[in-house]
Amino acid sequence: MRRTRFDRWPCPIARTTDLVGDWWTPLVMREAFAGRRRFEDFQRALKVPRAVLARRLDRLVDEGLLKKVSYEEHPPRYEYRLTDKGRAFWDVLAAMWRWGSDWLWGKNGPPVILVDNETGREVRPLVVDENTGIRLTGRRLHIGRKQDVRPPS
Amino acid sequence: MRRTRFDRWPCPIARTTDLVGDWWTPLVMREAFAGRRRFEDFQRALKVPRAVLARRLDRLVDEGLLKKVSYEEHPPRYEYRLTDKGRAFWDVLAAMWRWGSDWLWGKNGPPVILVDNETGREVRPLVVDENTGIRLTGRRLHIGRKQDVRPPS
DNA sequence: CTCCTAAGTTCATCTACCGAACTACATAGT
DNA sequence: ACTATGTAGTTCGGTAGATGAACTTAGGAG
Repeated sequence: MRRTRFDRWPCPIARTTDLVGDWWTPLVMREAFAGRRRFEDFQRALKVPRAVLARRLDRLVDEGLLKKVSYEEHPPRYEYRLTDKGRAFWDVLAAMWRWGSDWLWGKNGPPVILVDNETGREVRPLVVDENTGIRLTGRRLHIGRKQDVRPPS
Repeated sequence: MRRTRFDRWPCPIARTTDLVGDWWTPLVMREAFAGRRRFEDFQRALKVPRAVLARRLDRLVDEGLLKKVSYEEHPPRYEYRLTDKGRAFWDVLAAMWRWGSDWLWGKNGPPVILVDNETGREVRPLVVDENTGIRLTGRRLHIGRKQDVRPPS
C-alpha cells in the first residue's frame, strides 16, 4: 500500500508535510541553500543513497522548488537551482533551525549558528504575525474557515 | 537496513528533520494544537492507522513534546498534552502553514486561515530575525561555526 | 588502454506504513 | 447472564520505500 498522501488535503500544514515528510528532503534543501547545485555535491555532502537523492531531486523539480539547468552539452549535464518557491521555503528551514537549536541540545546549544553575510552577526529566526509583529503562540490561535473571518480592516 | 537517523547530527535542521520526517507527525502536532488529547480523538480526526498513531504518540512523549497524563483510574486511561517544548514547536508548523498557503494553492489560497482568538483577525506567520526584526532570506545567510562569529555587540 | 569524473540506474535486503481485525478492560442496558 | 458500547491500544499479512553496493553511460586526461 502506498503511504497516505497529504498533498490534496485542505490544510497548508498537511500539504507541506507531504514534502518535508519525505526522508532527506529538508536536508537536500538545506544543501541547496548552502550553494550546492550538482548531484555529486549533494551526495557527497549528505552521504544520501544515490537512488533516494535522484528521487528527491526529481520530486523537488516536479514541485517547483528546484529547476534543472544545463551546464554542459557533451555529455549532457544538469544542475539543480533554487526557484523563488524554493527560496521561500527557507522560512520553514529557519523555523526548524530555531526550534532545533532551542530544544534539541544541551545548555551550550548547537556548534553551528546562522550568520548574516553582511553584518557578520548571528541571526536568530523568530516567527511573528506579519501584521502586528507579535510573536506567535499556538494558544492564541485557532484554525478557521476563510468565510467566517472578517477581512482585515 | 534502518532508515538513516539524523537525531545526532550537529545541525538543528537535521535533528528537527528526524522528527518531522516521520510521516504523520506534524499532523499529530497540528491536532494537539487544535485541542485533541486522546488517542481516539487523534485517530478519528486524521484517519491515521492505529499502529502508526501509537508509535508517533510514544515517540512524541519520549522526545518531550507531549506528556502522558492519567485522566481515569479504572480502566487506566491516559491523554496526551502539549509540553512547553511541544508548544514551542508551533513555530515550525506556523512556518509550514505560511509557505503552504503561499505556494501550494491556486490564486484563492487555501479554504482555511489562522485566526487570533482575541481579535478575530487573520494571522499571517512570518519569519524574521529576532534582533533586527527584518524578514529572513536564505541568500543573506550562511551557516557558520559558533567560535568564528563575533558575539552580539 | 586504463583511470577518473559525473549523473544517475539496478539490485537484493530490510524497515516501516497500510487497512483490517483482534484484545483487554470497564460500564450500561435488557 | 448476555450483549453492546467506549477507549486504547496490539497483531497481522501485504506492500511501498529506504539502504548500501555494484553497475551503466558518456566523455576527458595521462
